[in-house]
Amino acid sequence: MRDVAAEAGVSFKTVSRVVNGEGGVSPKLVTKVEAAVAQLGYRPDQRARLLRRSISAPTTIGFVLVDVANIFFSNLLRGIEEVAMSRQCLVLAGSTEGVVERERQLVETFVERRVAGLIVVSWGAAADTLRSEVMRGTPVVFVDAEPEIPDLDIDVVRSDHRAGAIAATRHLLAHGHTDVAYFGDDPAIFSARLRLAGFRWAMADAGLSVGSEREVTGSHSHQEWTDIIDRYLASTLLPTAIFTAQNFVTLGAVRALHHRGLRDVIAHVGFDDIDLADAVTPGVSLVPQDPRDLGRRAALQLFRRLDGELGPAVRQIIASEVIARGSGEIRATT
Amino acid sequence: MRDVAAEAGVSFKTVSRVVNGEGGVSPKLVTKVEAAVAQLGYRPDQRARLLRRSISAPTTIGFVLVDVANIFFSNLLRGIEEVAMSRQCLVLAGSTEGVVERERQLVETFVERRVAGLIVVSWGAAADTLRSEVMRGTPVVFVDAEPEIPDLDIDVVRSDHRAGAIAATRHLLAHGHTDVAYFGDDPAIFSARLRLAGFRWAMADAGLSVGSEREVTGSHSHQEWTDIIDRYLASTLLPTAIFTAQNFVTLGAVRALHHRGLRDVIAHVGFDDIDLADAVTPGVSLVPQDPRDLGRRAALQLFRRLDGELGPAVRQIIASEVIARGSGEIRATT
DNA sequence: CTGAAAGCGCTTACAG
DNA sequence: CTGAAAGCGCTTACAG
Repeated sequence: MRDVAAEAGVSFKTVSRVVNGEGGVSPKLVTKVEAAVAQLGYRPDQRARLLRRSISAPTTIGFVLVDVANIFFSNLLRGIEEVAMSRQCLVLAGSTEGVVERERQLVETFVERRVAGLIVVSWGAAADTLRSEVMRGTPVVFVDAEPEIPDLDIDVVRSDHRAGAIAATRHLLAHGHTDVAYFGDDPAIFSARLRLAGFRWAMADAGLSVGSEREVTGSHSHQEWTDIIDRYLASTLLPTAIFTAQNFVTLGAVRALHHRGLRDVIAHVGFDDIDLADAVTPGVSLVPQDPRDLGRRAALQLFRRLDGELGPAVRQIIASEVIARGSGEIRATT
Repeated sequence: MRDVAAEAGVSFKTVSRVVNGEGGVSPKLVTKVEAAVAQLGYRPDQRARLLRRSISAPTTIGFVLVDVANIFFSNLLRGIEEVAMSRQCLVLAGSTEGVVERERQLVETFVERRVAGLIVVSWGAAADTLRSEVMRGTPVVFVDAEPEIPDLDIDVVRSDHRAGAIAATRHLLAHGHTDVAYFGDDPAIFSARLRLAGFRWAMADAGLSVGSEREVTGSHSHQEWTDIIDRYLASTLLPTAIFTAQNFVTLGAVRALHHRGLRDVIAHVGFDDIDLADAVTPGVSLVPQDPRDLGRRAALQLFRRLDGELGPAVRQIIASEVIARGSGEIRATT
């Protein structure tokens, strides 16, 4: 800015005025300054600018997610970005990779950058930091997961994991199955816990008991899930139906069922959408989520708070139903 | 910081020392300050900190991409993030959605935030801004695309789009096909242009001519591609093989081939990996890319420059071969 | 071991 | 219409 002022032969205050289009500057000087700006390739330093500015429109929001490479989270990010962009706001995103400690680190890093607001797929690991930030007035929205944090009431946007799992399980029961196996993420994960709970509830509600060998959980890539389910299907006493509670698990199951030649034998319903669900044979029946929409909703809620909306925390729990495509409608063979 | 100093009853310089772990502070004061920090939930403002700091480790890099919701770009981002994280660096990412003008906007916004470096999937739209930034010493790496910008020599990391397309086309030719249709992204896109060029070259090299009705291009979602290819397959004079030059196009083609009952009739090779490529029947033969690896390479190259490495621009052009899974090995029926 | 001064690049009041 | 001063929240020299 100093250089530009020197180049244009004016005080740097005048440069500031031109750059900000404040007016009250003679056209002659404006031209001069603009020429200098262009020549030196000058771009104002937003950090310094925001440092001094008292009230400023939000310029950056932070998004803590688990893994951008997972299509669920990348669509969540896309939805958030879409809303943020329309408000001239950037999104700082960071993956925790499921490492609980990284959630706290990322939240702290974002806070130190003075993001205007935070959207977090939280395990509750950043509870203390989030609490002090919320006290200070930084809005926070939880998305996908809804950790219980004492003394902290936070807006949340998520799918109704439990109801979705119940719908999926009942869909299988309705087709005559009584021996259903569950494959899902580590129950330490909020959404996975609720989906497992939904599965158990629906089975119990139908008067069916579920052996522990019918619940396989853990956090794995879809390649790993392919192997795990493939081995499971090689064992004796096969279930007549399976419920896979997450997109990676569903991908693994489709591969394994195809590999074992059981795709027309064992019924299968998944949670989360996958590409080509309608192109494989049979089509994969599943309970879809719309992550992009969830992201949009979370961001809109965040901006509402940034715009000054007060009031108690808002919970948006989005329900979803089974889309029947074939795999979930295979009847039990008795 | 002022409040913390008051709370602890020391000068704010002492607080600064404690927060930065500079040492040379009596244990008694350290304890006091730490208590005050904890009580007030104080977090240093990185923006102010970086403003004053003369030499500082890179803290943020910017990544301009086309669409995070596309699995190719989200994996690119993941690879970049992985490397950035290991250097305590955050990634600001923004989607252009294919709008050329947004590339310039995003680059400028990032520059104004004083990102340490930039990784760009560029159309060349931000040429002027990039040039002045590079002059100023901000390292830039192009990934996936390699626009020609006069007077600007920039590091690039990308797949060998042309060679991959040639390999895919020849794979089909080797199975007896002479009538191959091409479906791909808008040739205004760098990678799409090179893939189309590769297809044409391979056909011409084999002495085959390609009618204009055998080249279908445009930027569409995979739902749209499904419809486009589905309609194409309903017309007369079907090709005996198709080459789909991008992941969305490949997804659309698989759906359309299945829908039309032509999946065992028309040979198909794609560019880019897709989920379930090995689970559909027949498996989808394709030329994979490893976007996460491309992202890692781009970020490593950027950090090398940030670490002070000089020298001419480095071009990493990654080759790839056809993975045969069935769809590409269907022989031409004469 | 601790503090008062100057400055990072800008903006927000105040004068002229 | 233009500029000299003070300050945003911090750090980097310099004193005591």
